[in-house]
Formats: sequence, structure tokens, C-alpha cells
Amino acid sequence: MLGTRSRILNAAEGLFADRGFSGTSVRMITSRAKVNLAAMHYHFGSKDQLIQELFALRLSPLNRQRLALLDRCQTGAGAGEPSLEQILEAFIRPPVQLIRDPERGGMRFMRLLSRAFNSPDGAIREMIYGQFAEVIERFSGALGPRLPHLSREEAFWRFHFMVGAMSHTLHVIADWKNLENLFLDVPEPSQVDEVVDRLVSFLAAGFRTPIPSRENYG
Amino acid sequence: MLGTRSRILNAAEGLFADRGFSGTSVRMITSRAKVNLAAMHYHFGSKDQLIQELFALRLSPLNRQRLALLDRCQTGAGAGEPSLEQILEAFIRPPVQLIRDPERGGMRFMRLLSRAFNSPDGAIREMIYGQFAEVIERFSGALGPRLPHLSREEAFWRFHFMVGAMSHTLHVIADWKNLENLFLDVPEPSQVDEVVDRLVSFLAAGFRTPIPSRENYG
DNA sequence: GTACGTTTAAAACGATTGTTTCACTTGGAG
DNA sequence: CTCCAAGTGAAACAATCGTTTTAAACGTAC
Repeated sequence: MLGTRSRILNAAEGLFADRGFSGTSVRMITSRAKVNLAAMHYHFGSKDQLIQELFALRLSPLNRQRLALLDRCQTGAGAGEPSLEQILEAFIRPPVQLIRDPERGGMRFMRLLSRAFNSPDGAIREMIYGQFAEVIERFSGALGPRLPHLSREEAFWRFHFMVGAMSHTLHVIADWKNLENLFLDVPEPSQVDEVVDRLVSFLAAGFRTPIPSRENYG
Repeated sequence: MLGTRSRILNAAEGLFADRGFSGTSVRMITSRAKVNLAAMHYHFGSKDQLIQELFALRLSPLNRQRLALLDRCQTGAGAGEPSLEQILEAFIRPPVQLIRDPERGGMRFMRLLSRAFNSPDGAIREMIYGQFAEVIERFSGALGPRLPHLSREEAFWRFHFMVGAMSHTLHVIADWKNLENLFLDVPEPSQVDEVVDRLVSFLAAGFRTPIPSRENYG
């Protein structure tokens, strides 16, 4: 049996992922964790601080891993800059590995994360973005030299196209069961590593395509 | 001065977009609409039914427009099947036009829509997906013949890459002001039509790229 | 043993939630 | 005028919310 503190965090993660932040009451958390109501305020002070600790615990290893991968392919390869595909992989592979590792929250935490990104609560969103600030800076810095054919504005948008495709893909993988009720003809779950390959090559092709001109089509 | 019913819908749309569904109380809505608390239950029966009416009102014109565009480029061009770019445009242009038209909810409704997609409330998500079912079916049917080089599974994933890139892009456009507080170096707002062009060519390049093989990198 | 951090049990706090009810007013149609 | 739907104002409903409090029990380290 885990300690009281861990049981609270674990129950909170599951409930937040399933029912959202405002949809989850402190009483639900403590009751699922088989813990007294007061224990939550004893350990975390408030519901908001519990949420904060939860994300700090999960996100900092994820982003450290991304930065480490980027470091390795920047300094390791010896010859010059890393390829576009290597950079994209360093960005995309870690969350996909996380999604497969229940010890780090797995699909449950990924559902929770996409909930946090779309939370109406500005404080939550700001905290989340804060956790990603360094990663965003490092990766856009690394992508720049690989995209000499793009203006700053074009690169900005394509970066967001990538973020959107990736986060929605993670959401689809992590929420597969819900998806099956809503779409027809959902294929069998792929190996997640295959999905990374598909996504990386899809995005790399998008990044490499020349800037569009409006006359190309009507 | 609009009627009571319209004022309720209008106030609800704004508050839901800003604070989410569970973060918005009936009292907030009726007070912003300058309407009695009982008037909301008089016209809509319950908060849930108000939400339903709101989305039906906004989404059905949007998706009718998408289908009409697809019809036009399928039957109109005379010669054979429409191009990949034409199909993507028929899918992407309507929500971008909606985002610019305050009469149809504009950015406010787009923020609300992306909130509904990520709502913890399963009933809301199912209702939303129901509104999109026909569009999804028609467009995946139209995309198929344009992607003969892809397996069904590969096409499935690339379709989701597109959905993710598009919905995140719409979110960025509609939530620009919040973005500025969180990222450095955000470029001036582009003309939204330019963003459509960028997105369409990015996605078309992604769709056209051959299926990846794992030996290419790594 | 005694002190201390941990945890429980139970009750209560004030505030807010969605919803209902009732008496009342308004305004236009027949 | 009468009738009826539309709408107001105010109060109340039971339920739930996050949080605080008080008292009592643990277990362990000194």
C-alpha cells in the first residue's frame, strides 16, 4: 500500500483525466484514495496546489527527456546540424514513450494534459505553458537552420501545424476507447512507434514544401 | 434591443467561451443578458438544453457550407475528380470564414467549439461529434481516390494529422490575445486567408509524401 | 515515555449550484 | 374588454462545493 500522499496524487490524476478539474471534487479524490477529507489539505494546502504539484511531477521529466534527445543529436552526430527528421523525432518520441509507460501516467496523464491545455482557468494554462517554455525556445531555435526557405512567419505557422497534429494524435491514441464509439471504421490500434514514424514523415514533408502562392489553385 | 431568447443565447455563448460550461452558472448568463433567472428555464428548460440549442444553431450552417463546397468542386469541375488541394480547401475554408464573421459567432464561437471538443462531459462530446458525422464521412470518401498510394491505416492517421493541425490553428487564430502573453516573438496577425493557403499546402505535401519506412533514419 | 509528524473521524462554515414555484405585470390579438 | 403567452421579481429548494476546525488516535524516533 502506497503512502497517503501518493494515493491522493494517483486518485486525483485519474479523476481529473476523466472528469476535468472543476468536475472533480476534493471529496471524490479523498474517497477514491481511501483517505480522510482533511488529509488532502494537510498535504497540499488546497486543490489548486495539488494540481500544480501533479503537473510539475509529470512534466519536468518529459521535457528534460526532449531536451536531452535534442542535445544528443545536436552534439553527437559529429557532422554539422541534425536532420529535420531527427529534430522532429526528439520532439515527438518522448511524449509517445510517456504514453506507453503507466509509471509516468501513461494515457491517463496524456488525457489530463490535453485537458489542462484547454482549461478555462487561465492560471492553469499559464502554468502549463511555463513548463514548456524552454522546450519551445530550444526546438524553434534548432528548426530554424533546417528551414532556410521559410520566412519567420511561415515557420511560425508550420510550427503550430506540427504542434496541432502532434497533440491531436496523442489525444487520439490516449482516448482510443472513446473514439471507437464515435467514428466508423476505426482501424486496430497501431504500434505507437509506427504512428511516430508516420507523423514525422508527414510533418517533414510539410515543412519542406515551398511557400505557397495563391495562384496555384482556384 | 433583441428578444429575451436571443440575449440569453448571446450571453451564454460569450460566457461559455470564456469560462467553460461548468465554470459558467445560469445566474451569470441571465445577469449578463439582463434577464430574469426564471427566463432561462422558461425558454430552454435546462442548462444542458441551452447548450444543445446553441451548438445546433451554429454548427449546422458551417457543415452545410462545407458539404456545398465539396459538392461544387466534385460536380462542377466537369473533368473528373477534384484535386487534393480543392478538397482540403472545402474542408478548411468554411471554419476560417466563420471565424471572421461575428454574425455567426466569430472567434468567440470557435473558442467555444474547441472547448466543447475537449469537454469532460461525454454527452456534449457525443452531440458535437454527431454534428460532424456526415462531414467526416463525405470528406474521407472524397479523399480516398486522391490517395491511392496510402493504405487505409495510413490514410486514417493522416486524416487525423490534418484535423489536429486545422483545429489547433483555428484555436491559435481565435485565441491570439492569450497567445501573446505566453509566447515570445509572436508575429503580427496574418490575414486569415493566407493562413489557409499555408495550411493547405503544408497538408497537401504531407498527404502526398510516400509511406515512411523505419530504415530511413534513426 | 514522550514528543512529533501523520492520519482519522465528524461536524460545521459560508457560498454557490441548477431548478422550481408563486404571484405579479406587461403587451398585443381576437 | 378578455385571454394568453412572455417575462419579471423574489424567494426557496436540496445539493454540493472548498475549506476549516477540533479532538482523538496512530506510529516512530529520540
